Amino acid sequence: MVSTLRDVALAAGVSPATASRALSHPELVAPARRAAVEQAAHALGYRPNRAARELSSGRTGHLCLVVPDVANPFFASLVKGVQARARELGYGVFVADADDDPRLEAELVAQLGAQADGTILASPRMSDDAVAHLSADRPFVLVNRRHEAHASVVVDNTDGMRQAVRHLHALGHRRIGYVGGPAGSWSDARRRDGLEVAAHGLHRLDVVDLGHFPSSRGGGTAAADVVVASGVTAVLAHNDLVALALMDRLRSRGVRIPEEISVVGHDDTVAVLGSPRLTTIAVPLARLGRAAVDRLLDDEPGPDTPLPVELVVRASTAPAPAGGTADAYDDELELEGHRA
Amino acid sequence: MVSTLRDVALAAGVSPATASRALSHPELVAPARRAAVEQAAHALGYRPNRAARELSSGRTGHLCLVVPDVANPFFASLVKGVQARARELGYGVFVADADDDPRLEAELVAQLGAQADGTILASPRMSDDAVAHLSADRPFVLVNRRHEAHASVVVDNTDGMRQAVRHLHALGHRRIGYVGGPAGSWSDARRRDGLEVAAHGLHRLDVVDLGHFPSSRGGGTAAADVVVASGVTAVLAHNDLVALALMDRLRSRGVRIPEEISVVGHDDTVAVLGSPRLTTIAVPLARLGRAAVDRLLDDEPGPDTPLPVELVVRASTAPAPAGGTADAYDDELELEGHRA
DNA sequence: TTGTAAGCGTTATCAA
DNA sequence: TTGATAACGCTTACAA
Repeated sequence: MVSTLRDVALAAGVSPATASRALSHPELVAPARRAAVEQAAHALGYRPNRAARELSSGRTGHLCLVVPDVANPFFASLVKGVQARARELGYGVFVADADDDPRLEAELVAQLGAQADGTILASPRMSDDAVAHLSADRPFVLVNRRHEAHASVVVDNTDGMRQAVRHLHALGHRRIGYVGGPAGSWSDARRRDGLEVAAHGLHRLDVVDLGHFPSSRGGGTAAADVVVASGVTAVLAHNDLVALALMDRLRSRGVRIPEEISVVGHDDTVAVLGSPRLTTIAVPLARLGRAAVDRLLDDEPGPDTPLPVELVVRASTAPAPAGGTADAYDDELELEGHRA
Repeated sequence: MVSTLRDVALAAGVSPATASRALSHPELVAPARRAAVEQAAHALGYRPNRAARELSSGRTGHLCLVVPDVANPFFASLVKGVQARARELGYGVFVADADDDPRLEAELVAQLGAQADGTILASPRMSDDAVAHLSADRPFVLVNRRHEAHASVVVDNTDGMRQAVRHLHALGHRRIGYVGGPAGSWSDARRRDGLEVAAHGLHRLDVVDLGHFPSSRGGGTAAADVVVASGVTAVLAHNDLVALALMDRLRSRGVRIPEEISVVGHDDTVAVLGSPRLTTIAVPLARLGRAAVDRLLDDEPGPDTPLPVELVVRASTAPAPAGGTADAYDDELELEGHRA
C-alpha cells in the first residue's frame, strides 16, 4: 500500500505536524527528529500526495505551457527547455497544444492555467488585445513577445537581423530581400526594426521588404516568386521552414543556391536538414524555455534582457554573383526599400 | 472570488451533496433541481476544484506522457495526438521529456505517473526487462512497442516494409539495402520481419542487411558509406532523419539521387524537407497518440490491431539504373542478404 | 521545538 | 430522491 504522512509520523514517533515540517521546512525541526522522519519516509517509500498538499496549501506543483503547435520544431524545443527546468525545480508541466487556434489558446490558458501555479504562453498570433485580457491573477509569462500587461522572455530579434545583414553585406550583397512573417507578429516587427538599423549602418545597401507571408512551407513557396521578381541577390526568411521551401521553389525555377541567390533562415530548427545546409540565425530555444520558467517563478521580475541569438553560417550563403544584379536594379523596382 | 460547490448549493437552494450529484451524476437528481444547480453553477462561473475532487475520488483528471525527446518530430506529433484526444475527454496531459535517458524515463513514469490517472510511454530504447518492472497498478500503455506485461498501441511496421520493397522491386531494383535502427528496437525487429516476408514473395530480390545505426543524423551519415560499399541500388532507412543525412552524405560522395540510388525514409516527419523530397513510409502519429489515450482509458482492452501505414512516393525513388549493379553483385558481397 | 486541531473542496456512504 | 456527515492527506495557525 501507499503510505501517508501519518504512517511516517507513526514510524518516526512524532506527530503528523512535525513530520510534515521535517519534510517541507526542515529548518524548523530539531536535527534528531528530522533525521528520524527522513529515515522513516525513505523506509516507507513515502510520496507526498500532491492533491492533498494542493488542497491545503493552494500550490499545485504544476506549471502550464500553452503553444500553438507542438509539432512545430520551434515550440517543441521550447517545450523541452521548459520541461527540463521545471523538473529541476520539482514541477510537472501540463503541455497544451492549441492547434494553431488563438481562441483555443485563450481557453486553454484559462482552463489549464487554473490548475497550475503559473502559465507560460507562446502565442505569436494572438492579438494584443486578447493577450491583454488573459488571467493576470496567477503568475504568467509570455514567450518571445512583449506586452505591457505581462512578464515575458524574448530573444534579440533585432540583433539577429543585424548579424545576418552584416554577413551578407560583407559577402558583397547590396540588395537584400526580407520575407516577413505574418502581419501582427511581434518578433517580425522587431526584425524589421533590426533591418532598418542594419541598413542605415552599411554602405550602399538596399533592404527590400518583400511582404508578409505565412510562417509555413506554403509561405516560402509563395515568397520565392516574389524574391525572383525583386531582383535581390540574398534573402532573409522568417524561419527555417519558410527558407527551406523557398529554396525548393527557387531551385525548381532554375535559380542556383547559393551561387545566384543566398538564403538565410531563422531559429536553427531544421536548417541542417536543407540542401544546401541553411545559414541561419540560431535562437536558443531551450534556454528561452528555461528562462520562462525562472521568470515565472521569480518573485522579483528582474530586468528581462533579451537572450542573444547567433548567426550560424552554412552553405546557403555565398559571395554575391559577380556583376551582381544589385547595381542594375538600383534605381528601379524598389519595393519599400530602406536605403543606407 | 472563485466560487465553490457550497456557493452553488446555497444559490440553488440545495445541499452540497445534491449539487455535487447534479453536476457529476445528473441522472441521480430530479430534473427540476438539476436545472437549478446547473443554472447556479453557470451564473457563479463555478469551476470544480480538481485537487479536492482528486483527494476525494482518487481520480486526478490528468494523464502522463513520457517520451525520450519532444524535440524529435516523431514524438512531437505523438504528443499532439495524445494531447488532442485527452482534451476531448477532459484530461490534462503532463508531458515529460526524458532527454534520451531510459533510466530517467523509468523515474518519470514512477514520479509523474503517480500523479495521473494513467501513463503513456514511448520508449524504443528501454530494455524489455526494465519495461517489465514499470508500474502495473495504474493504467499504462506502451507506444509502438509490444510487451507481455502491458497494453500497447502499434503501427504496422511489417506491412510498411512490404509496401516499400514492392515499390522498389516494381521500379526494377533487385538489390535493396536496409539501414536498421538501434539494436533492441522493437519496431526495427518488426521491420526486419517485413523485409524477410517481402523478399520471399518477390522474384530475384536481394535484401541486404546493412546493420544497426543510431536513429539520428549521425547514423545516416555513417550508413551512407556502407550503402556505397554494398552495391545496392536502393536503401530503406530507419527514419526520415537518417534518410536525409544519408542522402547528404551520398551526394557529397558524388552519388546522384535518385538516378543512381533510390532512398526511402520512414515516418513522414521531415521527409518533405529533403531535396529531393523523400519517398517515405507515412506513420499516422497523431492517430497513434489518440489511440493510446483511448486504449489507456478503455476498460476492455480490445484487440489492439496495428494502425496501417502508407508508402508515400516522392522524388527520392526512381527506376533502377539501367544495367544496374544488382546482377553484377548477385553472387558476391552478400551481407546477410535474404534471397527470394 | 513540538503537538493539537481546524480546515482545504469534493465525493460517497448512509439514513431518512 | 435528498441531506447530513465522514472521509481524502496534507499544511498551518495556534497553543503548549
